[in-house]
Amino acid sequence: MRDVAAAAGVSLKTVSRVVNGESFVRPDTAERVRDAIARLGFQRNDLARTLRGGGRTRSIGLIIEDVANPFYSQIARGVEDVARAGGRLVISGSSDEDPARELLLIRSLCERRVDGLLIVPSQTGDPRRRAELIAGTPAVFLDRPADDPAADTVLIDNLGGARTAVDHLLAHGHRRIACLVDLPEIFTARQRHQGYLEALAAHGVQADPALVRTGRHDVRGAGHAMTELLALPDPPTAVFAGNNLLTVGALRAIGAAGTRTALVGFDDVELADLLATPVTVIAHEPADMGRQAAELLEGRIRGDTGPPARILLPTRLVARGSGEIPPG
Amino acid sequence: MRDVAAAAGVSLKTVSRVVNGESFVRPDTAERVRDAIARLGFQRNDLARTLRGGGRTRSIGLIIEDVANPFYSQIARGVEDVARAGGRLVISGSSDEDPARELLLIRSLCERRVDGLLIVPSQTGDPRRRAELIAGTPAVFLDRPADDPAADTVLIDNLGGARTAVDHLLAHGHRRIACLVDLPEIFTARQRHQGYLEALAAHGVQADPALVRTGRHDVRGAGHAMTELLALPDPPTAVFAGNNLLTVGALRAIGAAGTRTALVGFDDVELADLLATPVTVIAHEPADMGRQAAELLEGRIRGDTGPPARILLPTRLVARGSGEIPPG
DNA sequence: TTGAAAGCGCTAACAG
DNA sequence: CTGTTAGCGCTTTCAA
Repeated sequence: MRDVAAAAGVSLKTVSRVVNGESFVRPDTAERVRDAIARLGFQRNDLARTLRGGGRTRSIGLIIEDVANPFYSQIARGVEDVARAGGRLVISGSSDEDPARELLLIRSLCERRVDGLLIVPSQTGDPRRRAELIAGTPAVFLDRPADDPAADTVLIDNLGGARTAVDHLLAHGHRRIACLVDLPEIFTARQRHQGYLEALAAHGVQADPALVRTGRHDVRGAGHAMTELLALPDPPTAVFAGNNLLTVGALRAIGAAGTRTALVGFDDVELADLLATPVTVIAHEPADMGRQAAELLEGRIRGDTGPPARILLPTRLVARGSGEIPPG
Repeated sequence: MRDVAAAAGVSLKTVSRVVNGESFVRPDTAERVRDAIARLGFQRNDLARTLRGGGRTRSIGLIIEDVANPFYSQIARGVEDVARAGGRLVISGSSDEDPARELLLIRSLCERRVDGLLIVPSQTGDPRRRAELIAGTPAVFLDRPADDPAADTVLIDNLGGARTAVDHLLAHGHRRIACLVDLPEIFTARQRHQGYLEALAAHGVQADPALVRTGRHDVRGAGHAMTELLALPDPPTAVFAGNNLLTVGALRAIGAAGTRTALVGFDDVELADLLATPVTVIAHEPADMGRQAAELLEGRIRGDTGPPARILLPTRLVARGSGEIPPG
């Protein structure tokens, strides 16, 4: 910028005025400055700008489990849309459910002075350490609650969704219903597991612990678990799969075993409608979760000082076939 | 930092030393400083640090078409893995194939002084404007070439993949093979279309223009096109779908029409193996493309000054069923 | 309408 | 081992 000023024969401040489109610059002066800018290929340094302005970096941080998981990438898209409208960029990072990695990301993002943080909190770490790092930066939690009751949070109705799924299977006559869920540390997994148990209890069906497989975190793990379940002496006639990855794993195992096992999955999955037996799911809108969280954050960044928001997003059962298969 | 220095009764520079883990600080002094840091909740300001150091922001920009499209989100994951290893964060943005949006993103990212740029270039804008903005920032192009022959580029073997797909259908006896491709401005779409034509020509099959539908950019558009094709007086017995979204659209239309139309799709899609008729695809590794591009960029950032790299990633045909359906 | 000076928060270079 | 000084590139404040 100094060079531009020299080239245009004006002061630093005048260049600054032109670059920022402030008024009170004579058109011909402005023209000369713009020429110099073009000639020198000058680009304003946003770091210096933000530093001096004491202002915003016009960026937000997004910490999710895995950018490549469609559930999270849809969230990311919703977040981006809102951030864009607010003139902000999104710096996203995958925590891979590793608390150390999460803390590292939070620290990096805060040190970069992002205007705010959107976090799907990993749940195996120490919540206080996280809270300490975040201190001062507006933050909204998605998909899972933070420990902090004062934090804005956007969740899905996990309990209700899971109950609906299992109710549906019970209504179709199933009594031996398996349950595949993620790591027990993860809030959504616990909620969905609980929803499963509650639905059974509400129908007076005795839960069989042998039919529950927790701690399945990927497609392969879910596949193995499902294969084992199907090999039981008294196998389940139906299964509730606790998320998109587990649904895929369960479907593969059922396909390989060649059984007519009913299935309802939590999260919608691409092509679910085109499978040999189209997949019944508990659907919801991840992009909407991202949008709502980002909007909440936007408000906080702008200085909103209302009470903590806690949004619960609805789910809906989409019956496509796999959930309507009758028992054996 | 000033406050920390005051609280600890030391100079600014000493605090800086402790924060940055430099040596030559007496343990008890360091301890006092660390106490003050913890008490005051101090966090180093990375903007100031980078500004003064004249150094890197330890971030890279990633511009793709849509974060939520699995093809791109897998790329993003590959990029992130390499960036992480290099201690960098990824700022990603969706251009939505809009050149204005792309330029805006490039400008924002350069003004923020990202260390480098990874770009899937939209192809409807002016390449010179893009080049001007990028000037000075290392950049690598993915999936599509930039106009610039001096630019590092990582591409998939679109031509070869498309030819393989159509060869496969021809080998199974098809002669009326439809072709669904994206907007003709897009490099990959043109290449895949050309591969289709070349395969037909190589087998001495006369191409029927009525069977080619270009300019399909989403699932719905592909669905409509496919429905029209199937309604022709002399419909195709097979179709080559030019990308993941078009494959999904075509599958939906074929499913709705209830025909036994053969299909080979470019890009692999989740659950393709579990469809009523499992989907034969031209598969490749998007994450690997992201990784390779990020590694190239990492090299440039570190000062690599070799000749421009141009990497062509292989594809492979995964025969699962839909590509092996014989003609009607 | 323009410019000079001060300073954002930090680190590099050089003293002590 | 610790402190002082200068300055990264910009904007803010005040003066001309």
